[in-house]
Amino acid sequence: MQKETIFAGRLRQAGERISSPRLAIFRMLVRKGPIYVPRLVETMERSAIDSATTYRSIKLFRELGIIRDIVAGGKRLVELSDDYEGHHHHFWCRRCGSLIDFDSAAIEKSLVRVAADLGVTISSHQLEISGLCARCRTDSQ
Amino acid sequence: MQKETIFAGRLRQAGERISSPRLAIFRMLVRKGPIYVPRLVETMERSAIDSATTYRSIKLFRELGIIRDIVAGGKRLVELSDDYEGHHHHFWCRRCGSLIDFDSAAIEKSLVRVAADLGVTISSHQLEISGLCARCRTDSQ
DNA sequence: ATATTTGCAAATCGTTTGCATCACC
DNA sequence: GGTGATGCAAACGATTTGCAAATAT
Repeated sequence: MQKETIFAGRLRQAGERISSPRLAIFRMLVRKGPIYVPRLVETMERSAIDSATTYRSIKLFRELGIIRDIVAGGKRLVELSDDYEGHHHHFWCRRCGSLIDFDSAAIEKSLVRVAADLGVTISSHQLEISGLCARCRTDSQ
Repeated sequence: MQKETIFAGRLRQAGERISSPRLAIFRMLVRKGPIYVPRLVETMERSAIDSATTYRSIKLFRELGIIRDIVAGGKRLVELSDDYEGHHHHFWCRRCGSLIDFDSAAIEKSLVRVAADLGVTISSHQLEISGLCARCRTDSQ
């Protein structure tokens, strides 16, 4: 399993242990995609993993760049980083709540220009678009 | 005062009252720019405005599109919407935490294309770039 | 073997809610 | 004057922390 190999390598590299709760939480992230942390916590509790453990793992994963935060409709969600899912952004449908991944070479290119203009170094970026998805757009009329 | 006029009009239009706590909270948002809600709550408490009132107002302002949420370094902040501040995005410096506003016509243009490709209608979008600002980039070497 | 991580319980922080009182229209 | 907003207090939900016991290396 490729993703778990990357995961294990990243933990080892940071001198962190690959415990079974950590692995279980990682696997859940792989299965669920973007998820609201309290819901993830709740899910892990059903597998007898304590909420404190889940919160501590999430914090660690974030620090190690294994996950990142995204925002959909004002709510903060976590998802696996680009290392696992490839670079992408999200469209969030205000009506049905669905998330659609996308990527745009044009936008990525524009960012390089923005960084130069501001005189900054970009280490990451995130973009969220919201509106109505194709289906909801049709349904609403 | 232009901004307060827009604010008052928006509340009136929605059939909401222009109370003195609401106005005080709005003024604080004008003064402080992007702010972490618990800090705003704390600040308003020093002006004898109850936390429940601040939370209720923030919720109302969000629903009416007076404010919007942004994310900087995993934290959710609120700021006045485009109606008050003009359209822009943020660069967040990982080292010093400063926020820099920017806008890019090229990115805005790319978004139109993305929407067409996905078949969606865009009602809003937000972009956060993070990395090192000009000063921190220099200081770190 | 031993240093880290976990689970539990309790503390803490952030946010919402019910209800009597007060203020805007 | 009447309806809706506020303040207070209490409840609730999300997150962190201390510490003894369990576990990965």
